[in-house]
Amino acid sequence: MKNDIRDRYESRARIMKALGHPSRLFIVDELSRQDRCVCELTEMIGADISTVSKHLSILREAGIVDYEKRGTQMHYRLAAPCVLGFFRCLEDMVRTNVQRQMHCLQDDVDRPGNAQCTKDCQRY
Amino acid sequence: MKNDIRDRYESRARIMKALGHPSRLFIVDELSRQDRCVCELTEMIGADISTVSKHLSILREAGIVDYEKRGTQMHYRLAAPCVLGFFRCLEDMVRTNVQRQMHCLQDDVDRPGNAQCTKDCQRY
DNA sequence: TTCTTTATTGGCTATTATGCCAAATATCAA
DNA sequence: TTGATATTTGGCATAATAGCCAATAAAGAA
Repeated sequence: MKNDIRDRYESRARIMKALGHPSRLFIVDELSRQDRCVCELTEMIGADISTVSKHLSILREAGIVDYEKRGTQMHYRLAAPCVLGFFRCLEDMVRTNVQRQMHCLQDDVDRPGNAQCTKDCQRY
Repeated sequence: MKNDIRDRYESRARIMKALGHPSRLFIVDELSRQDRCVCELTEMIGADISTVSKHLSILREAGIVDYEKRGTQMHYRLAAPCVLGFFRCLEDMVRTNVQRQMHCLQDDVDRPGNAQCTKDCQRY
């Protein structure tokens, strides 16, 4: 792959990677409802505040969230609402994946000798 | 975060994580144009075929791509075309991020003493 | 069968990510 | 100024990823 094309995909991948963590997806979802300070998000997530702060800095650097200082608090808000459009697709895929797993397990019961199926099922 | 909610975001994050790599984003983009075998994708990406094969298995397990055996070749196709909807948003964000970086650098020239700006600029 | 091509898997190392604690910073109140 | 609260950063241990080579498997051709 040529360097300039590689760079294009690299920039995009950085953003996807920033969204590739359950806590960070939760934060995006929550900020789509209302702005939140770090302490509120920390309370909801149940991790150390330093951990949540680092998640937020990753989202910030990716340009997904933005912040504003209010007194001693940092209020975070969603800076790229277009990422909310990902969620519908994600939910559909999760549903499809679960069905695939169940089908696979069922198939394994029906045809226990099916090597490919057993192999596929091991992945889930 | 409660366990069931955590699990919901975990499932979604797995899919986002699968998309969080330049070669894998390239593969999705390429498969949106036409089905491809591993050897073709390997040629385009320019990595070891085992590396590309592993990328494909990650996309497969996430339910993003699907495959079909044809002779000695494996033909991969896009199984979840809805992910293509992510690209427009990604491109917009990349553009915005670049502008932010440039603005930051310019601001640093205009006001060299601005600590916050210098700090922000260091991130890019 | 044997050889060739295509693809996957195992194993290894290097790099990166995660999450906690402790330390540093900033703002506001007493 | 001192203290309390909110947040970020540094440091560290552990876990997960990435990518190469070598070995294996599967299909078709000779």
